[in-house]
Amino acid sequence: MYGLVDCNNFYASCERVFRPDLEGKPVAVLSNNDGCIIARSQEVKDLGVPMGAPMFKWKDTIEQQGIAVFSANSSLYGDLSSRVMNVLKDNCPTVEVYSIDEAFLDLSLIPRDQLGDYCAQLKSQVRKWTGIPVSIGVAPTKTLAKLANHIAKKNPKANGCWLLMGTEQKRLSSIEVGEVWGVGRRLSKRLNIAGINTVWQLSQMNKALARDMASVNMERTIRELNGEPCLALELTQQPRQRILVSRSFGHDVSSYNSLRAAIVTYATRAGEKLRKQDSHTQSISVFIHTNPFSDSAPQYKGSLEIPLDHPSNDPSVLANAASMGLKHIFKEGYSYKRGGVMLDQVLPKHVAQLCLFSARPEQHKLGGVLDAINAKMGSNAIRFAATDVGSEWQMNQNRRSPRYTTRWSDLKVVA
DNA sequence: TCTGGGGTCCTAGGACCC
DNA sequence: TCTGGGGTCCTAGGACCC
Repeated sequence: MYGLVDCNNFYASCERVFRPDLEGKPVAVLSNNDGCIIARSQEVKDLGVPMGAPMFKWKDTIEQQGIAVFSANSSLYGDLSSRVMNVLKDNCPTVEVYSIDEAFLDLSLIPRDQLGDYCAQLKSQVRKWTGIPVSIGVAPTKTLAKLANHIAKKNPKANGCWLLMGTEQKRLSSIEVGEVWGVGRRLSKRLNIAGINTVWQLSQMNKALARDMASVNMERTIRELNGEPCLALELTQQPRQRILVSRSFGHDVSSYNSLRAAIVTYATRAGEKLRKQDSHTQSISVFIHTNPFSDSAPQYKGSLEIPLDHPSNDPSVLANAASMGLKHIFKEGYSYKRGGVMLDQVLPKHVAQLCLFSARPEQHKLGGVLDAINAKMGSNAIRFAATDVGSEWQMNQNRRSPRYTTRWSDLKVVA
């Protein structure tokens, strides 16, 4: 049996942990630049505010309803996430951390008649030790466990836990097919056209037809809905094959030097991610574009991939390559709104295709030294001078809560 | 008139997830 | 005025190899 533990309205719940006065009140969390609403407490969902809603379109509702709005505080969410995961790992030997707010558990060792108590106890321990409310779904496959979790959240009688076997025709007939893990907006539409509207109908669909219609994934989904496990727990974290760092700018940027400051910052951040997973990259791509939402301003998108002679994770190599790429795609006279870098050919450090025509470069220690200093003195304590140019590109974050758990200066004071 | 039978690698595009 | 930021996997088609 698999369990899926999912934190309820995770970011909104994190904000409440140190602000218990917000319990029972509407809470929303914004994306970078305070642009969109990306997390909503139940009260906000009940008000009809959709996921991803642009903030400026909902200003009136926010004011009228007294919604507490926060800028994204990723250090807080990351820290509370690892606390939740640690409680799960204390209780269960086999845990797959699936995302910042979800984990699959292997519950095959728990006797069937004790599963209910086990989940209820786990749920209350997570709440008590971390302040985060969770829901737990249990089922013979991961796909069903996801669905069970959905029921645990929606059904008031569930008490936050639900067990699902996949044979419950009546219940599965009452859930829309789009709720199934792996069935997104497009597939839902196509399935609806084919007359498949509910989870139960999908579970009864012909597997070969499904494979034809979509891909082998949909066949797996159907098998999983019927209780046949096709997806195992993934217990070791695979290194990323692609690393992307991109941001919308706080304000439009038109000067080359400011743009370069942003791009070099992103390249540096990408390098940190690369070194953290002990990888290097064979190329770095740079892209910039203007604001696609603007009707009046002229539009431009530019991108370029810079191959490296040797795979590298050296910050100066990455920064130089990124600047060089930017120089080629930059065009005077546009207002840029967003830029980023992408490392597309990421390899483990011991795998390297060397260049026939040049010697293998010396391994520099710069990256490691930078990482060590920034770990000790605070991120960005040491950085490239080129990144200190201009400030238009810096992110707007006007409503961020304190980093209660990761900064001495932000510790909550009890008077 | 008739034209084999295997393969691999790469890329773009589409779909999904959080 | 103001619209997020990451990721993965699959398939088809083109190009190449013997």
